[in-house]
Amino acid sequence: MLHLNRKTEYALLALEHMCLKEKEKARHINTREVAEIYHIPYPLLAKVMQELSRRGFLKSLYGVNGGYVLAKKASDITVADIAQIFEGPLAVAECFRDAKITCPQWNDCLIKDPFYELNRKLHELLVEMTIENLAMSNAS
Amino acid sequence: MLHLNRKTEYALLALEHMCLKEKEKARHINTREVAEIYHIPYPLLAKVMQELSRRGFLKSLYGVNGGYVLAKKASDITVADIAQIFEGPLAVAECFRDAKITCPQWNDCLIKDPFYELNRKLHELLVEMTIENLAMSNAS
DNA sequence: TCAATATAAGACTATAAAAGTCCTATATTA
DNA sequence: TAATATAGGACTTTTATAGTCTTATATTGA
Repeated sequence: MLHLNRKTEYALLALEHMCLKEKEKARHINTREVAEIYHIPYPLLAKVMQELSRRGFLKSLYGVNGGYVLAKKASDITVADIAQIFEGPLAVAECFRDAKITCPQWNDCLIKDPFYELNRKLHELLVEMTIENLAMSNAS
Repeated sequence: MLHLNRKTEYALLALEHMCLKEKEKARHINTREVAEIYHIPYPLLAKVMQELSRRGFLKSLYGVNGGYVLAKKASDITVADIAQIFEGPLAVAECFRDAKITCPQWNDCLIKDPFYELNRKLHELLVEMTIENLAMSNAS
């Protein structure tokens, strides 16, 4: 229950990888490299990288020795941001997904208030998790 | 992202309803009543109620004036329990779903430790949410 | 006793989301 | 100018969710 999807996981792995490698040597990281290290299907990861680029989290470079670099500071990229891209807004219950009320239970719903609270707390947790923070658990 | 499924929501609504009604008048609550009040498809809710009964959260009574009553104290039924029934174990990332390691990223995974932490915190939140606690926000 | 009512259980279908592929185009570099 | 890498769209496959249908069983009350 409550699992993030693979695109989000792949995106986080890629961003994390770039964050760590960026410190070693300033260079572009290409999709193939990330796909091979983490055993991610190349065409799928390519899509993910493109999306991250389109959304302004990565800067891309075409051609030989091309690839991507982080377009933002690692401390400014949160898990909440990335998950939002690949799976929409955080919504523990259906009713929190859209602004307008579509839930047929809404009026008589007995659980919406505590679940709204849960949603809020969970969001806080996801915002605290930045690419920089994640990197700390992998500092060698 | 991170949403509970409808069976879980329906189950929680039903349990919550029974918790509140039980206090008013000691009687069995039938599936039709719950389905109508909360606009839940009857055959689907029936399945959910049967599952809750099978798992020992409800006690059932056949026939005219039959229905269900809570088989446990409302304070002993948590959202974690119910969600677990209808959508399996809490697993923010795929790798926490099974005991044995099947994730192809496992060895090189840069994010598993912080996500394990997130999983743990989230589980705590769900365990704190009991049917009794949920009822408090609806006390009239 | 028997009709009405409510749960029990399994198989089944439909829909939607997730995961993954394929093809073509474009920019860059050595 | 060939090789390389990103860009983008359409497409297929797979899996999970949501919902339905049918038949059986237990209980009650007239």
